[in-house]
Amino acid sequence: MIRLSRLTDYAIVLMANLAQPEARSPQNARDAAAEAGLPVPVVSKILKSLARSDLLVSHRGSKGGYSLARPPEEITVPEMIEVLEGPIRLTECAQHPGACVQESSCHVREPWQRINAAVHEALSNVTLADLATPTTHGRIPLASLGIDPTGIDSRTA
Amino acid sequence: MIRLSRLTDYAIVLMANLAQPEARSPQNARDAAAEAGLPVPVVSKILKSLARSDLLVSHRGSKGGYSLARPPEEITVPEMIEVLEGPIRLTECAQHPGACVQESSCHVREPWQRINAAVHEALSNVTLADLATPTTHGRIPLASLGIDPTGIDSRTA
DNA sequence: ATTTACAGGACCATTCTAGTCCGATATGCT
DNA sequence: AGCATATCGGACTAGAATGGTCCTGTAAAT
Repeated sequence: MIRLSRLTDYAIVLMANLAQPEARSPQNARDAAAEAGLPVPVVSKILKSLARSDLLVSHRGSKGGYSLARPPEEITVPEMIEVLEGPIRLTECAQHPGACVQESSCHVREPWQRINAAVHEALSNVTLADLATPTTHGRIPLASLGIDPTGIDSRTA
Repeated sequence: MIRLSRLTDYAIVLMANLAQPEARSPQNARDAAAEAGLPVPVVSKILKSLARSDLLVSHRGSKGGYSLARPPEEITVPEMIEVLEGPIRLTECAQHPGACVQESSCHVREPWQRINAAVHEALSNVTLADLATPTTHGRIPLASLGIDPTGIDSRTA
């Protein structure tokens, strides 16, 4: 299925929790797991990856934990996805040029490159700050996606 | 990985080959496999799925084979993807409401719904006709994605 | 009647995913 | 100094998904 792995899904939830205004910082793996309702070892593993990719900063020792490396407005969705999934490419050939024998005779290759770029671009316009907006407000400016959420194209506005 | 399964990738290549102007119709599984450089059983399996989903029309018996059910302009990329992958949803909870225990406390759920819609929408604007354009021409109007392929936003034009 | 070709589904090997666990290291507190 | 708390890095495993094969049945053309 064209779907994020569950770990990636978790990662984004964890990041969003850390981005909540009322979250204390740094937050350790146990508290993060409790808040998200996930097993501690899994959360621990994910947070380690996020720290290694410089989206989180880790603090060891007692009273340690993790905190955001940057303000939520500067962390984008594809950045988080790529930590656990690698580059966002829908097709294999787009990632490893030469991997496909009939590259030269393939009619579809070049269009896919553009589609990949477009998807990436669309996701780039959503930041962690958009995701962390409390549900009570719930207004997310996804007009920034370049696509009118209502499905009606009103880009003249 | 956030990536199409290989079968889906094949499916789109096969569809694009069928959409070539010089392709004869109907084309049987063996010829399609030869043209794409893929094993016959795999191609056969994929073509069956595409026919079951009404993207292809099948003709049995000798001189039989598959042909496009509609003109290439009317077949979109997400239609083809969904044949083999199911609905395009990046997150699990978006597909099965209630599957996630902490739905109510999740800050991220509603934004994801919109992101999914946006990705779907972006892909919908690419048709099989765009993919089937011979590489010698290679000009694909992906401005229709709502995103400037050059990366510079020039939507005033 | 015979040949061609799709229809449908069972089946298997391999890979990937999700999740656990361990020893090592760094930090804060008493 | 010594101890408790946390992260760091990686090995490991059960289970699921994926990619691919094969077989029996049925429809159409010659």
